[in-house]
Amino acid sequence: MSQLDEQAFGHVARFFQALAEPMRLKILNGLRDGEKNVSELVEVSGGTQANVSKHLALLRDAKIIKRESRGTKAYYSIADQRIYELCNLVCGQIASQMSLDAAANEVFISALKTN
Amino acid sequence: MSQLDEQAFGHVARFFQALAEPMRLKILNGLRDGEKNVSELVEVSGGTQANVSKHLALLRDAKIIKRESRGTKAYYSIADQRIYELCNLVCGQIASQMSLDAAANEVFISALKTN
DNA sequence: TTTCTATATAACCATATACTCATGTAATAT
DNA sequence: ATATTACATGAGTATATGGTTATATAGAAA
Repeated sequence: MSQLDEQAFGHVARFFQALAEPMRLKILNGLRDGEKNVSELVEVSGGTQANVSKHLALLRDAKIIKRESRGTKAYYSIADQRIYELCNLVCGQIASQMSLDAAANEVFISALKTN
Repeated sequence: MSQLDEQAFGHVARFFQALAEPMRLKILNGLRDGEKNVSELVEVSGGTQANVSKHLALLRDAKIIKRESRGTKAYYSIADQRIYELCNLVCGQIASQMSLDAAANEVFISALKTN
């Protein structure tokens, strides 16, 4: 396996790693409808300010979100819309894996999609 | 945020987590062209037998691969083809993020796709 | 300047993860 | 029955990760 491949697997793994955390998914979910500042994200995610800031830094490192500072606030937004394609793919998969009856399944899927 | 959402984020996170490891990506890459037994996967991944077995167990838990035992060997294969859609999405993203010139970029992408 | 508000970051701790080595187990072959 | 081959798993260890609390920094307001 080439050196290039090795590197590539590392990159891809780090990318998935950034999405492998419930709180970060919550934050990304909060950004579905556009930019939010940190305080707003703290609200919707239910996390602490310090913790949310850390996750935001990590997501930014992974180039998944971008930051724009305006006045004393920091506005974050999605840098790559493909995130949601990814999540939707995974959500479909998860939903189909869960042994829910059809009704519950529908609730589940719509809960994921309408946020 | 509903209880259902909380659960959902957890599920999705665990799914991404399974993909957030270079060795596991290597293994999945090794399964692109069909089933392989553990020894073959040890070969193509370059890992130790114990370690590969553990990653296989984890991937199986995540329902990403399935196992079929034949004789004394264990054959693994992809349980959900969407994995590769995911990886391709991410690879495209990674490639476009890397500051490579066009030529190098092409090499990079084809290296990812042709394995 | 001082103060307040918004955000980032350091220090620290607990848990999770990935790896290695050694050993267990199961099917086959001798 | 014993040995061999193929795989799984437990124990132990090092590092990574996620969380908390306390503090630093930066801009706006008084």
